[in-house]
Amino acid sequence: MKLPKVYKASDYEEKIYKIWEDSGSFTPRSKGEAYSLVLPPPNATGKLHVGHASMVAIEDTIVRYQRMLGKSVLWVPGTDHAAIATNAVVEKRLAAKGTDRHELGREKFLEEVHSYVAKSQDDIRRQIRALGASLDWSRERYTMETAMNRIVGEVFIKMHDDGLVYRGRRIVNWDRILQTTVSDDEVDYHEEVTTFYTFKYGPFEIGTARPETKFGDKYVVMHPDDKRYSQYTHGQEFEADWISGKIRAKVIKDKAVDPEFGTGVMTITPWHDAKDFEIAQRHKLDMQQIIDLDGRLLDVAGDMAGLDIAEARNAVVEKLRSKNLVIKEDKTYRHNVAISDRGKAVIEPQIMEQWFVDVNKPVVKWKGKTQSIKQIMQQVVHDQDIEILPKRFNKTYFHWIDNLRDWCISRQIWWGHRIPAWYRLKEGGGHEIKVGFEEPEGEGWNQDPDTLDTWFSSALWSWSTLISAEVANDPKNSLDEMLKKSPDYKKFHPTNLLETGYDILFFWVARMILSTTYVTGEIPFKTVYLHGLVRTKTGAKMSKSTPEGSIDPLDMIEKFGTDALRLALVFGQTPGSDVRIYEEKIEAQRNFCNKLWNIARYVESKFGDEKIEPKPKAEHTADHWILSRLAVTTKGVSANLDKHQLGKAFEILQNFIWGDFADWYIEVSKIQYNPELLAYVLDTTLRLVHPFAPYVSETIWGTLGWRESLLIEEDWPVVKAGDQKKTAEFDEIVNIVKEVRHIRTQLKMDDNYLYHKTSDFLEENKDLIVKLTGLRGVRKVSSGKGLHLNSTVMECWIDVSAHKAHSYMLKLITKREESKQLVSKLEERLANKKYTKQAPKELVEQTAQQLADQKILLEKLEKEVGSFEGAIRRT
RNA sequence: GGACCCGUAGCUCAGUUGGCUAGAGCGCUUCAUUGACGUUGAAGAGGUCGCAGGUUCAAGUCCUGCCGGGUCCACCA
Repeated sequence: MKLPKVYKASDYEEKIYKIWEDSGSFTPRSKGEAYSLVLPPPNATGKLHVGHASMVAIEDTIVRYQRMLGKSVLWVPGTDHAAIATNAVVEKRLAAKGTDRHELGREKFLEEVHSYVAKSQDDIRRQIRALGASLDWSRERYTMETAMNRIVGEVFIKMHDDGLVYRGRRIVNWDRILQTTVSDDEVDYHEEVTTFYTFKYGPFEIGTARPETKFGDKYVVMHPDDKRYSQYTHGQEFEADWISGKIRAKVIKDKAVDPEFGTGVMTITPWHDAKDFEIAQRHKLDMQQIIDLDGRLLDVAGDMAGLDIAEARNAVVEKLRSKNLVIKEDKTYRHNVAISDRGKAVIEPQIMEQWFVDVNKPVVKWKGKTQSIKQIMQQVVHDQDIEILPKRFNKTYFHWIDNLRDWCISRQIWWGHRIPAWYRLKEGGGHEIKVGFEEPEGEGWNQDPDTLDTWFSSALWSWSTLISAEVANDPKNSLDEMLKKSPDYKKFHPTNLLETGYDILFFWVARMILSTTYVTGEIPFKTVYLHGLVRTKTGAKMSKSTPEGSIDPLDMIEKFGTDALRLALVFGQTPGSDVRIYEEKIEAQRNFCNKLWNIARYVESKFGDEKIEPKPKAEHTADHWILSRLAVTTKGVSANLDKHQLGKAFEILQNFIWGDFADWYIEVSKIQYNPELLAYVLDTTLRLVHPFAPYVSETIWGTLGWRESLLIEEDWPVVKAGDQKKTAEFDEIVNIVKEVRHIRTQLKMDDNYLYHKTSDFLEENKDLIVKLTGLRGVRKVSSGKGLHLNSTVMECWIDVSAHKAHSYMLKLITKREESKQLVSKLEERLANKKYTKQAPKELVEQTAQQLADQKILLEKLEKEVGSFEGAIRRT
C-alpha cells in the first residue's frame, strides 16, 4: 500500500506548493475567459494572522474554482507599505537605540525603513504561501516600489491639474504623538465620563467640558430664535472677566447652537473644534491657535503657557474658581473623545494648510456626463455596475458618501509617497506652488516634505498592479499611455472580484472606486465580497492585547494542516457575517481530510496493481444512485460557488463525501464491486474538493497517479443530462436498511431473525441488506401480500419475545398517535373552504395526497398494533 | 441622535419569494465496531423559533411595539 494510514499534512504541503509554483499553474493560461482579482495587500512588515488566513481561504477557493472552469485566472499578490504603522515601528526602534528620525535625517531614516521592510517582507510572503494561495508571484507588487511611486505621483498631478487636489487651510485631525494629520476615518470615538462645567462669562452662563481651550474665546454664540437672549443682538459687544483678565467679547447668533443644551449659550474655539470652525467661517470671525502641535498651551495662556494640555484643565478651573466664575460642575457628563486609530493619542483638531481631494467639484466625465467624484461613487453602485455582497452594505456605503467631506491626503511622516509639489517664497510674502516630479526651473524651490496618505496609493491597487513596471518607470509615458501599453491591464481590468473585510469598506473599497473611476474611466471591480471578522469561540474579537482564544494560523497549520484550517474558516462562511474559529472546529476538519484520505486508501487497496480507468459506468442499482447523488452534489456545489456562498457549497460537498460516498457507496462496493465507477466517483470527488482542500486532494491525486496532469490544472466536473435518473430503487434500499438498523438498535436484538415481507426486488438485494445490516439472515415470509416500500416500519415483522414486543408496540403506538394527529390536522385543513379556494392548487392536491397516504399508514399501524396486542395476549 | 444586523436544541448556526410533521454539525446518552479511517457507524434525548399584538386559509418567515445582544456613522459646546 502506497498511502500511509494517516494523512500527515506537514509531510506533503511544502512539496506540493513547490510543484504547483514550478509548474506555472499560478500564472494565467493564454486561453480562456479572463478572471482576475487582487489580494488585498497585507502590511509588508506584518505577521500573518487569522484574518489573512480567512481572506486567503476564501479567495483561493474561488480562484481555484474559476481556474478549473477553464478561465485564464490572475490573482495578484502584493504588500502594502502601511505608512503610519511602519513609520511608527521604525521610530520606536530608533528610540530604543537612543536616536530619532530628525537626528538621522530624512534619507538615512528612509534607508532604515526600507531595509526593515525588506527583511520582514519575506516572512509575510512565506506565510501567505503556506496557506496554499495560488497567487501569481511573478506579478507580485509593492505599494512603495519605484513604479508605484511614479503612478501615484502622476495621479496626484492629474488630479491637481483637474482641480480635484487642492492646497487648503482647513481644520484637520492632528495626532500629537505621531506628529501628523489623520483622515476622518482614522479617528475613533470613545465614550468617557467627565466633568461638565458651567462658567460665568460676562452676563452669560456658558457650558464646557474643555476649560483648557477657552483662553482665547471672545465670541458667545446662541440660537437666533432663543427668546431668553432676545435682548442681545448679533454683533453686540460686551465686557467679561475671563481667565487672564478683562476681555471684550461679541454676541453671535447662529442656528448651529442647540437651545436645549446647557444654557443655550456657548463660547467658541474655532482653531480646535470643527463645528466652532464652521461657525467662525460663516461669520468671518477671528481664529486663534491655543494649543501647539505638541499639545502645549501657547502664549495666549499667559502664565500657563507651555503647560501640557492634559494638565491644564485643573489649573484653569482653579483660576476661574478663584475669580468666582464657576457656577456648576456636573461630574457625570458623558461625551465622546476622539482617539487616533493608529497612535491612540487624543485627537486635537488644528487649522493647518494641507492637501485635500475635492469630492464635490463636478469635473469628471462618466457615462457622458460631467460629475463630481462623489456622484460617480454613488452612481456606479446605484446602477449596479458594482455589486456589493451582502446587499445591505449598499446602504452603509451610500450613507458614508452622503457624509463624505474633502479628504485630507497629506501626512507629516516621512515614510510614504512624497508629494510631488514644490514651494518657493514669493517676493512680497506668501508661497508659490508648482506641482510636478521635477524641481521647477529657477532658484529657491523646496519639495513638500509631506507624504501621501497610504490609502491614496492603495486606492489605485486594482489597476496599478496591472501596469508593468518598465512602462511605469519610463518618464515619457503619461498615465493614459501607461494604461494603453500594459497588456495585463487590457486583459484583466476591471477585475471580477474584490474580496475584503467589511471593516475597510470605507478606507479602501470606496476609495478604490473613487480613484479608479476617475483615472481609468472604468470601475475597479464588478463584485465586492465583504467577509466578516474572525472571532474567537466566545465571539470576542481576536486581538494582540487579549490573546485569549486567539488562533495563530501558523500553529494551526503545523498541528492540523493548512486544509483543515482553511476548511474551518470556510465552513459557515457567508458574505458579511462574522465567523468563529477555534481548535475543535479545525480538528473536525482535519478529521474530514483524514476521511478523504482513507477513502482513497480504501480505493487504492481495492485496486492493488490493477490499472483502472475511471468511467461513469453504472451497473447496479447502487451505481445509478451514487451517480445521481454525485450529479446533484456537483450542481449544488457549482451553483453556490457561483453565488459566492462558499459555506453552503462546502456543506453540500461534505455531506456527499461523508454521508453518501463513504458511508454508503464504499460499503456497497464491498459486495458489489464496480472498479471503474468507484474510481470515477473518487476522481470527481477530488476535483470538487480541490478548491476547498487543495493540498490533500492534490496529494491523493498524485499518489493515485491515474492521470499525468496536476489536479490544480484539471477541469471542473460537468453534470450530464440523465445523470440524475434511476435513484428511486436505491433510495428504497437505503430506507429499508436504515429502518432495519433502527429497529434492531431499538430492540437490541442481536441474534433474532428478522422476517421480511419481501418482493423479488428485496430478494435480489438480499445479500446487500444482510451485509449492510450485519444481521445473520433475512427469511422470506411466504404469506407476503406484496410489498409496500413506502410505509417504513411495516416492512419488518419481527419475532420477538413478549417484552421486546411490548416496547416495539409502544413505539408503534407513538407512531400511530402521531399519525392520527397529522390526519386530523390535514383533514381540518382540507375542510377549510378558504384554504381550498385560496391556496395554490398544487398545494391543495399535495395535501389531499398526503392525507390519503397518511390514512393508509394509520390503518396499517392500527392493524399492526392490534396484531401485536393479540400476540402479547397469547404469550 | 441616525442607520444596520442578530435573538431558532446545551453550544455554533441553516431555514430561499409566507406553504408538507422546524433542520444540520458539535456536545450528551445508548448500542455496535480488531478487516479504508487519529476511530468510525447506527440510534436516542433535547425546541412555547426573545416577548406582545397584527395581517393571512396559512407566520420561524411579513407589519407594529417592546426586551436583550452587537456593529457602523454622526456628534453636543
